[in-house]
Amino acid sequence: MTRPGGRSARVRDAVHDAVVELLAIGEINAAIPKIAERAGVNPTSVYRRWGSREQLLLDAAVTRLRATSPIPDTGTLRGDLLGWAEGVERAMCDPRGQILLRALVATLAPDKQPIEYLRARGEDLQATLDRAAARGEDVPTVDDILDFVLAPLYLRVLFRRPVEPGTGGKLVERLLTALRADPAPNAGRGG
Amino acid sequence: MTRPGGRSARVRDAVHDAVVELLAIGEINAAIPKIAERAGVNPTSVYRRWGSREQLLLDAAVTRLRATSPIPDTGTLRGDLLGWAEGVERAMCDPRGQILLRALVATLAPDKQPIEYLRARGEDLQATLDRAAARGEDVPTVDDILDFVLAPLYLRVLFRRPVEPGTGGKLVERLLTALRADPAPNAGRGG
DNA sequence: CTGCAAAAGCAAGCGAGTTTGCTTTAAGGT
DNA sequence: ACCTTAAAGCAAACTCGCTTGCTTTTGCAG
Repeated sequence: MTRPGGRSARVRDAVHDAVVELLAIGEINAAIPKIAERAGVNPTSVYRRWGSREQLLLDAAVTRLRATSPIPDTGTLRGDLLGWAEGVERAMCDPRGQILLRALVATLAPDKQPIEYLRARGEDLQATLDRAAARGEDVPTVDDILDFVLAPLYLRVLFRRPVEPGTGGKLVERLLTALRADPAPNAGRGG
Repeated sequence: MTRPGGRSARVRDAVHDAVVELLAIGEINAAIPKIAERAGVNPTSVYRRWGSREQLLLDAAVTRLRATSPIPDTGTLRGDLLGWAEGVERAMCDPRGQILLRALVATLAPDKQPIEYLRARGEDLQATLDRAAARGEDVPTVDDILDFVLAPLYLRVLFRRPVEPGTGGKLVERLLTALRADPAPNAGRGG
């Protein structure tokens, strides 16, 4: 029987917190005994539950990143995308967000399936697009949004080009401009 | 006195090869003794020269990635960018290229300066743009190229959306289309 | 060809990270 | 309130990566 509540949940949260805190203060290479010590947990518990430092980092990153930057419902596609992009931008300005994204990329095995985080986010975006289309708006594809907005933001973060405030908004405006100029900018590459 | 040739060069290449081979077969976490063994080199030599596994990975990734996808000089901006994008796309289709990029991202410390690889590539792109401008062509900024072409390609690779053949070319065409619609799509964010 | 010194090789020792068998705690159902 | 057992804690042993002092090889210059 699995036992998700109570002490188990406390330990999981404490360890996740410790990972994020250590990453935030630059202790990128902190090993499991150090993480466990900060979490007030026995190292053996961490080894037994996660098995390796990589699995732990991946779990912490996915768990925490999933909780950031929801897509609002403002009544217009522009408003929805601007709100979302602002949230992503804010997360990427935070050192913790940066380091979690980096850890995520580092840990993703090349032969694994697409990361749950991006897949779920893609579904959220699709729902937003469906709402806009139902209102009669011209809508891009999810691929367009990822290409025009998310990819440039991630490139800046991962390769240390600092994200300036307003970047997300400008990228969204550019996407909408391109959409007006060419209603199907990403046609032919699937979605 | 530094001694770049002869045995030193052989050892460096052998170690780089070993790193790439191990990454390619999934041995992401191979430690220095294992890398050295595969390279036929004494572990001490690796420790003395590179100091740490991270430094070694970074060195191998930068060295190998720098050698890929040069920017041609075809006489037109479109031709130059298409040739370059095709090279990048080809490198990103290769599992070794993927894993090197991933290792690079994983190893870059968040407080370090921009990666030499991207900086040098930016200078190459700038030279290409200068040539085109001297011919009287309308040119985007380096930022535009990174946003429109490189970022989407990298996002696909890093998050396991397979890069379909022709993606690089389509991204370049989209950049040029956007450039026609708005001569300064990236204005206000520096270059 | 000879000499100097940079870089590689070798071997022993240290220490941190990891594993393992067992005990203790406490979640969740009866 | 009790019982079962999943999960955490503990301690000891072990593995393995890393460091260090020294020797050997070998570019490269004179």
